[in-house]
Amino acid sequence: MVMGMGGAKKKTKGGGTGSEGSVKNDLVLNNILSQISVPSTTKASPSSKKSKTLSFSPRTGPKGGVSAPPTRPVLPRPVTTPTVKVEMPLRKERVVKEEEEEVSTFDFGSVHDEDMMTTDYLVDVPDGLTQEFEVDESINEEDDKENTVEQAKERRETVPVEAVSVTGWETVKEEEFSSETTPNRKEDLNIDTSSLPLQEDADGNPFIRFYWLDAYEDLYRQPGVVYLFGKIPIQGTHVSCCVVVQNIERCLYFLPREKLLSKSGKPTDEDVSMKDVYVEFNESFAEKHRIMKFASKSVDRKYAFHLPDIPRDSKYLEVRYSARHPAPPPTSSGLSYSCVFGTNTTSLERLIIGCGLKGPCWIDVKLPSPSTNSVSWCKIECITDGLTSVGVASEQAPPPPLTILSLSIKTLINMHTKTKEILCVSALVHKDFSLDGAPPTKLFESDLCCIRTPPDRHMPLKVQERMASEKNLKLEVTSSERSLLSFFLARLAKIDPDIIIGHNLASQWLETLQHRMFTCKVPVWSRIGRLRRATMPKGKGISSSLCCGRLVCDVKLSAKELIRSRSYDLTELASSILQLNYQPMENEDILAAFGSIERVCHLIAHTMDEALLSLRLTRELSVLPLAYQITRIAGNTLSRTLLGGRSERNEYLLLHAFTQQGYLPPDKLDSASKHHHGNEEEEESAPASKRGKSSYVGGLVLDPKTGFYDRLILLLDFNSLYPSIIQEYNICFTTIDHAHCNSDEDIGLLEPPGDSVPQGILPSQIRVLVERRRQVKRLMKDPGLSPETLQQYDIRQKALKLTANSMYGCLGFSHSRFFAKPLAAVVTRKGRQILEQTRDLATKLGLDVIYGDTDSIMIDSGTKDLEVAESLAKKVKTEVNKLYRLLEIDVDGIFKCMLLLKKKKYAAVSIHSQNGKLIEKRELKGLDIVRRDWCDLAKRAGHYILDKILAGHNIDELIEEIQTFLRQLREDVLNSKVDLREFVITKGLTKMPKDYPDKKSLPHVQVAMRMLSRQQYVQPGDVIPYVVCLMGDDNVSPSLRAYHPMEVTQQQLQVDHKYYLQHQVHAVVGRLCEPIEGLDSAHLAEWLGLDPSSYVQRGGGGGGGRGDEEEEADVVLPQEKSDPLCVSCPTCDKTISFHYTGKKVSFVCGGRDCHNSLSRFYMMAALGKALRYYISLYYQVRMRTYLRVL
DNA sequence: GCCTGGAGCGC
DNA sequence: AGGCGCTCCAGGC
Repeated sequence: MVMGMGGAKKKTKGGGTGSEGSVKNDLVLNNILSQISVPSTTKASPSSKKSKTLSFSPRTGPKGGVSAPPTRPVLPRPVTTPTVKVEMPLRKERVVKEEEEEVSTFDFGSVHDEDMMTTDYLVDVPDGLTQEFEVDESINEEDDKENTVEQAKERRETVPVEAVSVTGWETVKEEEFSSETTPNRKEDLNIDTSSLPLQEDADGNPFIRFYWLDAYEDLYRQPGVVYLFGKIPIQGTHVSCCVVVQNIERCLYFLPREKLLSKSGKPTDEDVSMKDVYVEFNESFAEKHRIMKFASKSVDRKYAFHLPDIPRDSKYLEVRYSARHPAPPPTSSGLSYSCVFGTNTTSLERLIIGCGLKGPCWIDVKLPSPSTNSVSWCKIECITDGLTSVGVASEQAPPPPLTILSLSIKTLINMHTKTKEILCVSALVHKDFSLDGAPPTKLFESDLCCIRTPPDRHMPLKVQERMASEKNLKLEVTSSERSLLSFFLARLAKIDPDIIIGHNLASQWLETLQHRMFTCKVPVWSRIGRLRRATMPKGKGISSSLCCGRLVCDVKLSAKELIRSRSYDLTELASSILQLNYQPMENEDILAAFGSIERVCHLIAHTMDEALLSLRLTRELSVLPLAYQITRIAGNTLSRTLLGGRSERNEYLLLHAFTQQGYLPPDKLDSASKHHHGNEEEEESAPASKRGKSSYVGGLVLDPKTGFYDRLILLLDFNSLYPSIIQEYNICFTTIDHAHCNSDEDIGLLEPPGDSVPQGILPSQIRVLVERRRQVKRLMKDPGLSPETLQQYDIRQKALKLTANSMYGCLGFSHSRFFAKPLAAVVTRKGRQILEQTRDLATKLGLDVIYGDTDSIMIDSGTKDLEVAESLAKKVKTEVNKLYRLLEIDVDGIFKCMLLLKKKKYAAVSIHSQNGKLIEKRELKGLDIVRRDWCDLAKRAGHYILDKILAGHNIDELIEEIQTFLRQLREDVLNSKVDLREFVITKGLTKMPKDYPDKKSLPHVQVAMRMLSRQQYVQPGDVIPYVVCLMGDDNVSPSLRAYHPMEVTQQQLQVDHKYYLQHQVHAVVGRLCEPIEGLDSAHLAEWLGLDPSSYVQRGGGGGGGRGDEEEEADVVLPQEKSDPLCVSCPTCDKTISFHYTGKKVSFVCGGRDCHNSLSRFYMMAALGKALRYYISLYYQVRMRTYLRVL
């Protein structure tokens, strides 16, 4: 679809070919024009040609009473909307007049900018709307310019042939919109938002029902006030809504002492009554802080957490008073009470827990009153009082459609100030996104883009026309960063997105935006969120508050949580998830772009592409539906779920559960009270928070019987071991007395409760999660399900599983509010016992357990017969499962062959039948070749060799192939036939480079520091690529010779080939080949052209440097008295014995009708097994002798 | 040779 | 802003 941006001809209403394009574009324009429509205060559409031509007065705002019609037709037009006649003549007139398009393109920026300047003084005007109005005015003018006759002509002449890339947003646009009819434009309707859409309950009391999405509170400025943001249905559509819940009281719980203390602090004989507590609070604390009004009552509460000496059940004095007054210190006590709970519970938490809000849902707000002066940018706004006026709606309709906006920003370094300034902003918008429905068929419905002219540069002529004609994009060009930001904010405000999506949004771009809005003194910056604010939030965690009311979805953060990837930059994610090629633009490219129109267009298209990639990734990873499900399960806020962090989700799930059961949850301790908490002895929690050292024992890893196996290996593992253990043994805060458990010995003695103890809250919560998941999985079996529904279910079951599995981790997390090391330690101890039991049982069944890790065991079946192996696995499964009530082991797979190198390092080929066919799948765990810190060259070599080993070929053939391969590899490397990319090593940064104590020895830190000096963003968590190069002295540490691939290219550096052959290829290959006889380190080194003598395995020629080539040299073995090597033939099962003769033996089965030739691997494995047996026998004898001597 | 950081895996 | 267990590489002594 080649379509201009609303040429003059297309504007004529009845005019001939009113194609979709023109309709769409007109809508887009109208969209912009009607931006001025003001929420809540006015219904008028103040944008008008008239006001523009009449006056530039900034005061000519919505309140000026200038009510002019939109200049474009709106389709479709509902009856409810006042019908408006389109006034074209005015416009046309202007169009004709404005001929100097080239100049105007340039001029416009400055004019525009001046416009902005004139509004500067308006920054402090309370009603910030005037500014936007100005911005919008200029947009109007922009429209006009676009519609010159000249441009229209040019559009027809230009044929877009060049595509920026196959992934380009404009391609998607064409694909998805060419066949579409007019997009749904509900939001263009003029909605009357002057009154609240009230409903009445059974008693005739008014309430509003709205869907809450986000919440915000300002702890310091507005204690006791929570802003709820969401959407409300009104006149057939949904608009943004803000409910201000004010006067949320503090709620404290005082635990009365048994005996009153005297004033000197000594216990007396006097019993404490509730009245004593009341009086003490009233006379001391309330008096001191002039709390004139408070309510109190006696309540029953339970306690089961870390504080010692708190009764399980007790009466407390509940005291409520305004949050404007301070709370007592967390650890305070009085003469009549020993402690107080709830001192630092926030109003937001009180609201969420008190009202039982579990994630976004429909809520009813009783007795809402319209706000007198609006505090938010929402279309609808109201105020209500206290927790009692908010409740979850009894009927839960599906979530309303949401507006999502995918954002991409390009910056430029200002050479004078050395700071990054915003150059270009692009966004894609979808207005009908569903959190729990099918993913949208279209990726986006509209787009916007704004670019500014950098200082000392010129915007190429006709760039807007070019973008309009070729990419169907209405590009906004401004001359200053400030006007760009103003334009963007105005558009953002009009679109009013519920969710903003972007890559690196939370971790980088929002901060940049804030900084630039601040520096440029951009008015009404707070429109980036939904709360009207004068002062910008400070400090860290900007993202959560800057945009409050709009959810921030950072694709990078989400990807880190959901998938494992080499790195999480857009390039890598696009490639690994979407199979799309994307290359970032460097600073130099961006500045250089202003040399030609093509390059500017490319720059713009590139920015749009980034926005598209973020959008695609978000959809592909189901980020939003998954976050929604998790939030609904955990009962926290969606914005926090999107920011990542398992602990808080778990915290809210438990807060809901324990509070509902009448428990006082543990108070959140802040940093100040943490030090205060030093009741216990020196150690304890202090080292727990430190990295590195573990604070309790974890899972058991069985010693692997290493080697290559070409028989079937059984893999069995327990389903969700830790959640199951918590249920099986009823492990909970409420069932195990863990508060007095301070030392490791105490923990070691801790035991799960007996059967008589009722199920605790932790196990019951997990049970609920597991049962819900089982239900969902049952639903998924319905063959009639649509793929969309199936995917929704799948997301749901995934969320349930994730939540259940994260429960244990949070128990052991020292900063968690529900931290309970003793409980975590009991869980892992049970896990270790279970694994040992399982191993012992398998051994008793006569099976050979070769490995096991935490919740799994691997068994060498000793056969190649799949049926035999399967029945064996089943047998083990049945026997193990007899031992437990809930706990369940399952056959997770059968391996055709396996190379077991070390603990947590193995490769295997799994087989399973599918539709009657045997499917083979390779599984690699922990090997160097699955790690990101080895270069592709080494990994390629490793893969090749692993392929050959797993193929199970003849050993001689194997050696031959590997030798040839390595020699060739060496040739290629030395002759520079290997691509630079294959030399790139990547390592993650855990902190800022300057914070490393020994930066010199860490190559990636060295590179990162140079990146920083080039103004490139580097943050902890980023993955730094580097190549080791030759630089002068080879002896200097390789870490000092590490360079970013870009540096290598630009500075034409030479790769240190020897380093790669030696420290990368040889290291990787050597470890893989270690168990294979005939593939020792020295040989590999030789084939790689390295000095083999440095790789000779221990024991070699003891005499010294003599050549160690005596592999052929026969070792004299005692021929008589040696046992034969007994091997069972894998084919006929007959036992074959081989006696040592000193001569070569062919390993052929002598069985009747079986002349199976036994593979060398098989013999090696058998020999290894025999050797292990004899060695253990040897030590057993030694041990016995030793004991006898004692 | 032993020990300590750091990375990055497995579960 | 879940846990611990286990290789590996470098450096410093």
